[in-house]
Amino acid sequence: MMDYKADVRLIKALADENRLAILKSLQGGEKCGCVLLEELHITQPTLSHHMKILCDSGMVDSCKDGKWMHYSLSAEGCHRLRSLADRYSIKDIDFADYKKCNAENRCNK
Amino acid sequence: MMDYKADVRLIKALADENRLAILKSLQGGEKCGCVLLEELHITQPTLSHHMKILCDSGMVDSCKDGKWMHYSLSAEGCHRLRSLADRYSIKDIDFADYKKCNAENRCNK
DNA sequence: TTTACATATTGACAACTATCAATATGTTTG
DNA sequence: CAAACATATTGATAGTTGTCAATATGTAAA
Repeated sequence: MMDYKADVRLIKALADENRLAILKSLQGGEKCGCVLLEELHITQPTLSHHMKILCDSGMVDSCKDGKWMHYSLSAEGCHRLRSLADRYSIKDIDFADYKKCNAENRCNK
Repeated sequence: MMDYKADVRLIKALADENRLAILKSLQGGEKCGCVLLEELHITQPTLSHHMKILCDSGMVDSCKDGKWMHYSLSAEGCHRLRSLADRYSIKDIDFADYKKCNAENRCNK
C-alpha cells in the first residue's frame, strides 16, 4: 500500500500561489522573513503562517540567527518532490506502450 | 514573471488522497468509472467530482465509449507535473553550491 | 532599561472543498 | 418501450484554508 497521506501533505504545502513564489525566491539563495515580506504582498502574520507550512512539509529549512530567521530550500524536500512527481506519472518514453496496452485491453470495442 | 495560478491548479488537482489513488490506479492502464468506483471507498457522485477535477487539470484524459467513460493518464499532464517539480526545486548536484553560497552571503555572522 | 525591530501566536471570518443523498441524463438490453 | 446500468448534476453540510488585526515573544541597539 501507498502512503498517500504523506504525499498529500507535501503537495498541499505547494498548493498556494504565495508559497510557490516563496520557493522560487529561495531558489536564488536563503532569505530571512523580512526580505521575503518585501517581495510578497501579504502581511507578516500571513507570511509566518506560510513559512510554518513550508517548514513543516520539509520543503524549507529554517535557521535562527539572532532576531532573524533564515529560510532555504531543503535538499531532501526537493528530492522528495521530484520523486513524488515521478511516482504519480508515466515517463514520456513509456507512453507508447501505455496507449497501445489501453487500446488492446479496452473491453468494449 | 511566473504563472503560479496555472501551477497551483495542477498541484491542487493532486492534493487529495483519493485522487492520488486514482492516478496510481490509472498507471496500470485506463479504467472506466465503475471499475475505479470498486477500488475506492466513495460514492459515485464523489468519484465523478474527482474525475472532473483530474480531467480539468489536464492530468487525466477521458474517452466516452457508449455508456462508459474510459479514463487514462495524460502524457502532457505527466510531463507538466515533472517539469513543475523540477522548476520549484534544486537538483541534488547543485545543492553543494547552493549551501556554500548561502553561508557566504549571510548578512549576519 | 527603554526603544525599535523580526518573528510568532491568537482569534475571527470569508472562501473553498470533499462528501453524500437525491435526482437527472444518456445508453444498452430485454 | 421498459428496465437496468454508467455517469453527471444539484443542493446541502461539515471541515479546511488563506487572510488580517491585534497582540505576544524574543533580540539588538540607543
